[in-house]
Amino acid sequence: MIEDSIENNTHLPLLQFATPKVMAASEIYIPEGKIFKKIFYIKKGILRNFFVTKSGEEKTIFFRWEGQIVAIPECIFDNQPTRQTWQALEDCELMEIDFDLVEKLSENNISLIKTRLELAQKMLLEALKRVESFVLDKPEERYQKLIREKPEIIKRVADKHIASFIGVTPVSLSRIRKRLASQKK
Amino acid sequence: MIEDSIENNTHLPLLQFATPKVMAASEIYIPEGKIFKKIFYIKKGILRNFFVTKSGEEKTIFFRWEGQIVAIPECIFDNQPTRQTWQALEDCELMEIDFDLVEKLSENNISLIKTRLELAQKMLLEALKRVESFVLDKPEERYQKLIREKPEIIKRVADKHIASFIGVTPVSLSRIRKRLASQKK
DNA sequence: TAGTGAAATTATCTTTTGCTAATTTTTGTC
DNA sequence: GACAAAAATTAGCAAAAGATAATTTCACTA
Repeated sequence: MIEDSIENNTHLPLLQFATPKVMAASEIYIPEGKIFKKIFYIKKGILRNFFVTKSGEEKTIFFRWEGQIVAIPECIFDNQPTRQTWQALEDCELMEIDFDLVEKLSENNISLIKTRLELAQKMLLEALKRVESFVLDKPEERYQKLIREKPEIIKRVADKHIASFIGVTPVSLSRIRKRLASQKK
Repeated sequence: MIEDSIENNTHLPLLQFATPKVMAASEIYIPEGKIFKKIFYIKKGILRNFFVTKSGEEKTIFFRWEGQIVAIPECIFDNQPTRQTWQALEDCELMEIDFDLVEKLSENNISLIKTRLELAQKMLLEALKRVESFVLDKPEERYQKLIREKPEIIKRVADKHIASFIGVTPVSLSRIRKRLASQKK
C-alpha cells in the first residue's frame, strides 16, 4: 500500500492502525493546498481528484474506488502541498493511516517496504498504460477502452468527469457517444 | 534504481555487477516480443522506446538518456514479453545488470529495496505529471513545456519523435511550431 | 562537394474538437 | 409527484488536427 492506490490485500496488517472516516457524496475530502500526510484505504465508495484550471474548470485526473489504497504522491513523496482536490462522488467509508507511522514501521520491516514497492510498481504500470493510451489512441478509442475495461466504474461516475479523464470536453464526449451509437446500427 | 529509469545515484553499488554494452546510433537494442530481464544504466547517449501501430507507424512513448536507469516494467514486474521496441538514437554506452541478481540481492537488503522504492516513486511522479499534462494541456502547451523543461534533450531528438511523445502527428507539430514562431514576432 | 534519402514543411481537404449558448433530460429534494 | 438545479445533448461556428501528397531542407556518405 501507500504509493497512491491500486487494489492490494497484503497491506491489511496496517489496517490495525487505521482510523475510520465517513463521507457523504460530493463532500470535499482533501482541499487543494494541503500537505496531506495520510494514506487511506477505501472500504466503500468512489472518489475523484481534480485540478482547477485558471478559467475555473475542474479537470478530473483519477478515480479511486473500494478496495484501493490512496496517497497523494506529492505530499507523501515530496512533502509538498497538493495542487489537486479530492472529492467523494458517493457516500464513502475510508480507513486513514498516518503516513509518518507507516514510515516508522517501514524502517526495519523489509516486508512492509516490499509491499510498498509492489504497490508503487502496480501504480506505475497503470500510469504508463494511461500515457500509452494518450499517445496511441484517439479520444474515441480511449472511451471505448474505458467502457470495456471498467464498465462498473464509469456507470457510477458522471460523464463530465469521464470526459476530462480521457482528455476531452463534455460536449465532445457527448458527440463521441452519438457517433458510436449510430455506428452500431 | 530498477523500476524503469530516472536519475539516481544511490544505486551505484550495483554497478559492480554490471556488464558494459556499446551501441551505435539507430541500432535496435530490445526488440518487441522479448522478455528482457535486465535493467540498464545509461552512461552515454539517448534511447527511445516506441510502439508500432497496426498501420505500421512508430509511436514514441519515452526517451531515456545518460544518468538514468531503465527497466521494461512489463518484463521486470510481470515477466511478460514487451510490446515495445527500444532503439538507440545516438551512440550509446550502457551498463547492464541482470535483474534476477538484483532480486536476489534485494532479498535481505533493506536499503536496496528502499532504493528501488524511491526510484519507483520518482518514476510514478514523472508518469503522473505526463498524464496530468495530457488532461490539462493542449498539444501546443505540452510542446512548450517540453522546450522549457527539457531543452537539451529535445534538441538531440528528431521532431517526429517529439510529435508522438506529445500525442500529435509530425505534420501537426510542424504547424504548432509555425504558429508559435509567428506569435513571437 | 555532389548526390541520395530521410526529415520537415507546406498545401489541400476532411474530420474532430473547442467554445458558447440553447434546449432537453436527469436527478434529487421537498 | 412537482419543482429546481445540474447534467447531457444539440446546434452553429471557429480553430486545430488527421490524412495524403508534394516540395523543400537537412544530414550523411561516397
